Amino acid sequence: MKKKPTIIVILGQTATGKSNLAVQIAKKVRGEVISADSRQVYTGLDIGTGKITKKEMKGVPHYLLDVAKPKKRFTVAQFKKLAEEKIEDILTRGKTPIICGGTGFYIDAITKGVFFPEVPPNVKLRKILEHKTEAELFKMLQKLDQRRAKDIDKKNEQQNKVRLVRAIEIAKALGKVPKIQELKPKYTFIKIGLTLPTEELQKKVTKRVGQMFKQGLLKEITKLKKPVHLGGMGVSDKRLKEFGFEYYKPTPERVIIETIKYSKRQITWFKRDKQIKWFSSLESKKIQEFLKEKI
RNA sequence: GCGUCGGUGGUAGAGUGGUCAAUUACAACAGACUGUAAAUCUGUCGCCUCCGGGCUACGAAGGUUCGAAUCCUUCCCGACGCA
Repeated sequence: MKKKPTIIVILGQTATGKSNLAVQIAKKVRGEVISADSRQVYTGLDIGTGKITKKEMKGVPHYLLDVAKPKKRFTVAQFKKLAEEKIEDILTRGKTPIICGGTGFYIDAITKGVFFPEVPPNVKLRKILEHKTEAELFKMLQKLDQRRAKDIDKKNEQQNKVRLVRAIEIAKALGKVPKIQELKPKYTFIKIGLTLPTEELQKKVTKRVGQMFKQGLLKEITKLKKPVHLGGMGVSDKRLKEFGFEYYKPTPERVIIETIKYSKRQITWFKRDKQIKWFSSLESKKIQEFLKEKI
């Protein structure tokens, strides 16, 4: 049997220097970087998302940045598809794919067996379901698929309608919502997790947030909000809120606090992945050594 | 120095005789996540617990009362006003 191709994954808390490390490693192993960040996929979200700049890429190709317009919703499923295409493309050119990002859901989507049923949105059905209440939708789903219905968090009202509708949509098309299954991966993933002690993180975040404002975060937001015919991107306030705290009425103090909180949520997510080998981002030598014996 | 107002849990800030271990918010801690995921949501949050309850608590010390974070006295601290 042929050896499975190796893919390096760099994940972890925000502001720990993932992008830097990715570029460094890419240089060593002839790699190319695929970003796994749910916001950096959008054009126009640069400063607030800490998107890597051309200069910082140091000639290493980066993919899945700026692949969507902020007004349109980009989904995990799209991400997965694009990322997998890119992985194949990189591999056929004899290079090493390096997945780098902090969005756990996105990373799991390519790294684990999370697969998204090929059920396209059913516009007609959605039109009908749109007018139903949450309770009605819940009942419908219960009839169609007990198991999935049980898993839906009844208290998460804001999200539930969307989830219920999607689940019903899938169940109607396939009979049931397929269970998540750990697919045998086509690749070997080497997962490197970066963390920092809270104090260190706090320092780095504070510095970074300061830079963000200096670099013109507020201007970036203004431009996003400005109507298209005036040269902006026409993003609504509501949509802006979805892009996170940097984009909704940010103040330095608040952005710092929220960033720290977010980084903790990231840890909660990544914790369950036992394949991740964790490093403090201060010990880059150890990481290099670790990689050397793996590749 | 005199006068006024105030001192409540990690913070802000409710509560002004029993229903108060004390509303709420924030922070903290833990967790969820099947096409929005930096989003959204859940639980815990004085100490101990055999989860029945027990103990210590609202600046300090006394007092009134069957009962006090809440009333009284003195003291300490803070803000403001007058000197």
